[in-house]
Amino acid sequence: MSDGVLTIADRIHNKLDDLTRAERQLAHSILENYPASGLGPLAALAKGAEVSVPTVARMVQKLGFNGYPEFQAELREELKAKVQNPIAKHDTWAEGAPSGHVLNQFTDAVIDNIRHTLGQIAPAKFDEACAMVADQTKSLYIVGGRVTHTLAEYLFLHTQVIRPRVTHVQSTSNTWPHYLLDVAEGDVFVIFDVRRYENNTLKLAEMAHARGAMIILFTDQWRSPVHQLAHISFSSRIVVPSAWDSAATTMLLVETMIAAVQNIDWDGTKERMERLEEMFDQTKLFRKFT
Amino acid sequence: MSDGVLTIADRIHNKLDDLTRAERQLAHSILENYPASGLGPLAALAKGAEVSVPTVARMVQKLGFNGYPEFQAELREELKAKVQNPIAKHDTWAEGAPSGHVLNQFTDAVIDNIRHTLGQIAPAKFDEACAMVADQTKSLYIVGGRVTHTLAEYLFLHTQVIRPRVTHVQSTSNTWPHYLLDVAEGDVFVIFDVRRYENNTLKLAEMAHARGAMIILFTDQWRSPVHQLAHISFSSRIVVPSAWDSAATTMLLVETMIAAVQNIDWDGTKERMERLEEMFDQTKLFRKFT
DNA sequence: TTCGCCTTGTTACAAATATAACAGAATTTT
DNA sequence: AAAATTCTGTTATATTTGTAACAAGGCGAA
Repeated sequence: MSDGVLTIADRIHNKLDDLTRAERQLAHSILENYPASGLGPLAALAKGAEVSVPTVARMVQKLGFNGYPEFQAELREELKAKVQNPIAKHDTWAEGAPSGHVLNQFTDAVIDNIRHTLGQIAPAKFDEACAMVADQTKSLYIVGGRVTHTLAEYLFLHTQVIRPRVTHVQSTSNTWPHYLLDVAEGDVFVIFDVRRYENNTLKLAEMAHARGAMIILFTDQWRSPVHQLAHISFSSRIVVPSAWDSAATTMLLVETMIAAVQNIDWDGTKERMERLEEMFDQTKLFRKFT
Repeated sequence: MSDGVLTIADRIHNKLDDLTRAERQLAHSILENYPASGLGPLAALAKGAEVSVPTVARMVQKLGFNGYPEFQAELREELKAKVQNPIAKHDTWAEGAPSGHVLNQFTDAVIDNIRHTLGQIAPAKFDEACAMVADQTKSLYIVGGRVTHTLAEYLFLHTQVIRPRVTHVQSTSNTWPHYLLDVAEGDVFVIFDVRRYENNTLKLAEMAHARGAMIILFTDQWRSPVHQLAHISFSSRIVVPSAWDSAATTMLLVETMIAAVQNIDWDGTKERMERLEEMFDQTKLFRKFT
């Protein structure tokens, strides 16, 4: 909506009385399935409305555009703005912060990333991945790289509570080959690999793959080379106004996965959590109150 | 939608592996603001994706269309169908997921958390905290707990690139008192403490405070007891439909802080990053391309 | 009924847009 | 390390698409 807040549909409505018979016919045709019809070629629009080509051209000028292409361009802008989620719209997040403040810029970017990422995930694949992670008949290996090991660690920390036979492998350490000794056919690897993709991680993935392990990959929009070996891949958008990439979206996916996995065998999870609590009580690690 | 049930976005996704570098770049650009960008002229799309005009033409053919106009026509059909079908409304994040799916529930909760959290942060305080973290005349200590050490680690990893004199202290380890030996008046502590608040972390904070250090605290909405000692506190909302709390919002804050801090002395940051790159090159840790 | 104006459509032209052919660059294979 | 293949971009051509000019048709007023 380049000028003002009026959509083109609004403008057509306002002008409706000033239009001639053929033009009105056209106007209704445009509004009929808005905005799709207006985005096609002029001739098609004319034909659809059963008016002549110049009628379209003239009406577009009456609406204040310099030509049909300009009209289309604004329609596209409108569409773009519309598709972008209402939440991402310029609510300023931190009240009182100038909208150019890092807090706002960054948050906008992350919300945007989340939206794009979630839009590309097939729920069925996600469920399948969760089932694999929950499968206690197989061993589970979690692999992170230089930066992503924090995410891997986070997933490890929680899956460890949920189920036995979980191992955290750091591909940056050169001790990782030891961990692969016990890998059996059908074991599950959750691998994190985002830019800059690490050679170690790829090698590890190849070995795991060669031994018949199943790979679930968390990567970015450009996709780590590991994805060719992976059974299931999830790619997050990670671009933010910073010299580094954002891990927030991937973190969200990981947390969601944890939530889903804990529910698959909730009784078992609950029982394990209670036992863990008991042990915590004995170590007096946590405060009892507040 | 016109043939079969596959949207063009789906088709692009399926083909993604068969595409070349430039084509993949283009594909992402199309999905970026879909479908608006695909409805403009071919040249504009090419320019937006920073590829050449024929690359677009070729990819469109790979997707199985007889030409760009045909591709556009189908996009419009899709749009038409989508607008007519109220169920296709954009309130569901992961399209095709029943709205009760974990992916949607969890994401909704996190977005909500972000809104609440950001709404309560005073930008001035945030800037002040960033300045403290950036101040290279003081030593910086980063402290995490059992779960939050992943966040602490993440912050550490990046601040370490930005500036010297950064230390990561794990309060869960019993070696932490050693780290406090060198603490001087005015040194800065960034402490993470969320439910369940840890005794170790509180003790550590007390000692740091006694030595005249400044404390920046990342906690949750109920606030860790450390906040009474803290110079600046940030409380995140962390409730999600899961047995555990969410770290995603706090992660967002941490990343924003990293972005802000790197800008305070950008020249210095850049220089350090370049040196790091050189060292990476020598270790061949990362893949050179893609 | 006839004149004049407004509206609409047909035709012709100009501009833009998409496709095809080619050549250089990059990547992979031998 | 060289050759072959694949990929990518530049240039040129053909087609489509939009616009302008013009002519025919319709409608109201005298």
